[in-house]
Amino acid sequence: MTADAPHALRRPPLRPTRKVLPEHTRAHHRSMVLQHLFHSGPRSRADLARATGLTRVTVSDLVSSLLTEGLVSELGVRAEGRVGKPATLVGLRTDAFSIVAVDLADDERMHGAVLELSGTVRERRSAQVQGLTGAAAVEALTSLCRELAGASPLPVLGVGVGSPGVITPDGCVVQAPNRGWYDLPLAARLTEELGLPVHVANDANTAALGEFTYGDATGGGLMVLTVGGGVGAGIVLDGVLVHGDSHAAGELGHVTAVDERDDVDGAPLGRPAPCACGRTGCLETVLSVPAIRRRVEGLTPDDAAAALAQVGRRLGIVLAPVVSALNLPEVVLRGPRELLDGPLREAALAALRERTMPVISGTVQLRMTSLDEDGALSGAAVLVLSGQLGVT
Amino acid sequence: MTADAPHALRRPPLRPTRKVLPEHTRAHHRSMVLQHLFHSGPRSRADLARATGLTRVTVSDLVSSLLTEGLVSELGVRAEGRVGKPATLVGLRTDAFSIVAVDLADDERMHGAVLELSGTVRERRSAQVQGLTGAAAVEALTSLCRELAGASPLPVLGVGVGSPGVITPDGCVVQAPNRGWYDLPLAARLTEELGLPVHVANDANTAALGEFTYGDATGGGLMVLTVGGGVGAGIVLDGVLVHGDSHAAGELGHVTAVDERDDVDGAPLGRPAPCACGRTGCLETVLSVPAIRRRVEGLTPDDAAAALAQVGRRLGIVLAPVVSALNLPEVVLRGPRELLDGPLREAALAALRERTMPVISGTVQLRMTSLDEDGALSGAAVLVLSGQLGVT
DNA sequence: TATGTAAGGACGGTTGCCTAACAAATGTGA
DNA sequence: TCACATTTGTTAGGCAACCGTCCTTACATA
Repeated sequence: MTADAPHALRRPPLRPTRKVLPEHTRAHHRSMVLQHLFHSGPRSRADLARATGLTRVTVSDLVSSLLTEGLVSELGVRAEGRVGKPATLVGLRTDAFSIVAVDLADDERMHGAVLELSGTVRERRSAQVQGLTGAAAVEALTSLCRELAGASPLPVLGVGVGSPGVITPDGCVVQAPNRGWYDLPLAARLTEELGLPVHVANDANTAALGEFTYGDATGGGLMVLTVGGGVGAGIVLDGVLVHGDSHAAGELGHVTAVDERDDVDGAPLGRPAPCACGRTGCLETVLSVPAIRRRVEGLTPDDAAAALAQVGRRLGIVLAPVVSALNLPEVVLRGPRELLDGPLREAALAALRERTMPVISGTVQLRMTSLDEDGALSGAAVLVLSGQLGVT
Repeated sequence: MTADAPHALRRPPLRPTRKVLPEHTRAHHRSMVLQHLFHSGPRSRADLARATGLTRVTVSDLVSSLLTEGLVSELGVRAEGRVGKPATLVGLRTDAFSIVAVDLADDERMHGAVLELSGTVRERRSAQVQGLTGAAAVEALTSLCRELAGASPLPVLGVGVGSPGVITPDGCVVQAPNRGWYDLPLAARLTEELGLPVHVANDANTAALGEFTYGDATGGGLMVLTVGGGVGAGIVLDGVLVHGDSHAAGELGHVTAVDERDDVDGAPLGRPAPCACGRTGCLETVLSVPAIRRRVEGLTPDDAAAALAQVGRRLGIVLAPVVSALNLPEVVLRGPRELLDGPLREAALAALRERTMPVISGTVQLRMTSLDEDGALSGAAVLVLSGQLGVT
């Protein structure tokens, strides 16, 4: 045995598992406390100690830091009469900070808002962006953010942006064709410009985060499918976004869903339609809002329902392998309810159940989002919550 | 604003983000050092400090612990002449410990081995298991492990077991029908029985881990599809196994791949065949080894190739949504090369490429495993490596 | 009124990292 | 040839953050 490498491992050690310093430990524990306060509401220090596994001493210390930071406040003693010294409740001051969020999904206008930590919208602003690209688009985004930050009566915790395109976890836009952005370090640029922490992510991913945090998510994972001009998906597994090898995870819109070699039973979906991506039969060619509208236009209600069901069935067929491979507990649809939340969703769920094994099909959910159209905004807010407070 | 919860979050705080103690920090850093030594071969303390971001002081301290544990050894000074004091190399003692691994994928015999840390097999043993179920099967497994541990001339670092069935991350077998195991805490049971650390995981998952660690994996993620009596898949994303909501991730074998409503172009795969799971047209009904053998039996080479390509195409269709949704850089096939590594693989790759968008299809790989039939064993060894040393 | 229980704070101890400084071993250039 | 720069690995001192233990406070109950 020589002193050489013990075997031929060509792969370099990836995911360079950063070092952990005491202050990181501290920050982690701080996040645990905030997480509990966020999800479970006001608690006593002793409650938090039990929930986190830390000692009361440590939690007390942590809480006192948070008190001086103004992130939490004491809310008096607990009402319930129990034995022992009554607990003084500590609560997250959702009224003390706000979050600025911007949604760039729309090609015509960018929609922004000031939100409370609880996710409710306080102020709205939007700005024309039609036709703006490159630096001009960044400019418009910057001033919208500035305007929103100015409109907030409270200190702003940070800025969250959801944008179409391929975006790295650190907020660098690899490509966003509709804005003409390529390899643009948008988060860094905005952070510098605004003097505030800025987080940027793909809009489908922010939607998934928003649903996971503010929605009715039940399990540890979900996929959110956003149906609009196109189709995008965001996947959360074990509470963490899936980014993919080249940050392009969730690109389900251009999976082939209609194939003339497969689909011949009366050709219910017609010939595979050409897609903007240059191929034919992509999921987007049947599932996007314009595609669905075209399909049901002028049909009788019954025929329209049948047409929607055909689209849904295609969706279910595409979803089945994904749901099976990941053992995903639920898939959430976002988009126009009148199109999605009827025969389409039912047929998709039926196909999904029909085409997966019982252990999967017995529990899988396929439902509409529990958030309104601000889902993308609140998702962008979660970026800030998660980045600044460690809360998801 | 009252003292109530700030909003209606029904979801309890999941993934209870365990507390971090100083000793955990220490263990983490220890793993970082071992990881580097494992993947990059012998290094000096100063090299390790640069690679990990830790101080030379801290690394020295860690290395001295590892030296007294016997896990690493000093290998003399570095040969290359550079300025400054010559470095003393420190290397992982792959010759000082061994790992016991057992593969339960085969219904007739359980195959075990003693491996070096480098993954090479030193000793082999196997035991009859045909017909054994429940406690008797556990018994047989225990004595095989004992025999292997006895056959190792070196101290055994731990025991890794790959088994079919649904298995939790902590080694509890939720269900493994062919062994009649249900809710069996196998890892805990064996750990107690053998006095050694035991790790248990699904065999498809161990295969994925093995490929990721010892194989030619290039990216941060991969899926390994094991084709045998059935079809199983294991998925590694960002270096971590995907377990799924109910630990059933990777169950691709029973996704519908043949549907009489879809497939009518000359019915090349025939009618959807009934599957053991009670439904019809599952991937397993066309892709399992027996199914493929039956299909090509007695055909001319050309016809056989066409038949294999039809199966491959079905596989590609099932894979496309998964690869797209996760942005998976590669899919690896495990199983009989003479069946899989020809027209079948090529057709699957062609279908996969044809049915995904360019950013995906341009880079995705579909290849045979780079490990031999010991892939499952070395994967089980990785369980130990990862569990005991934090190395993957 | 006495007792038990729970909350929260104060004090000391341990772990594990960092910075700074230093000794040893080598190459480099005047 | 010799001083000096460079790199390695070690020693010493200090800081951050955790824990365990003990204490006071404040209530419920018998």
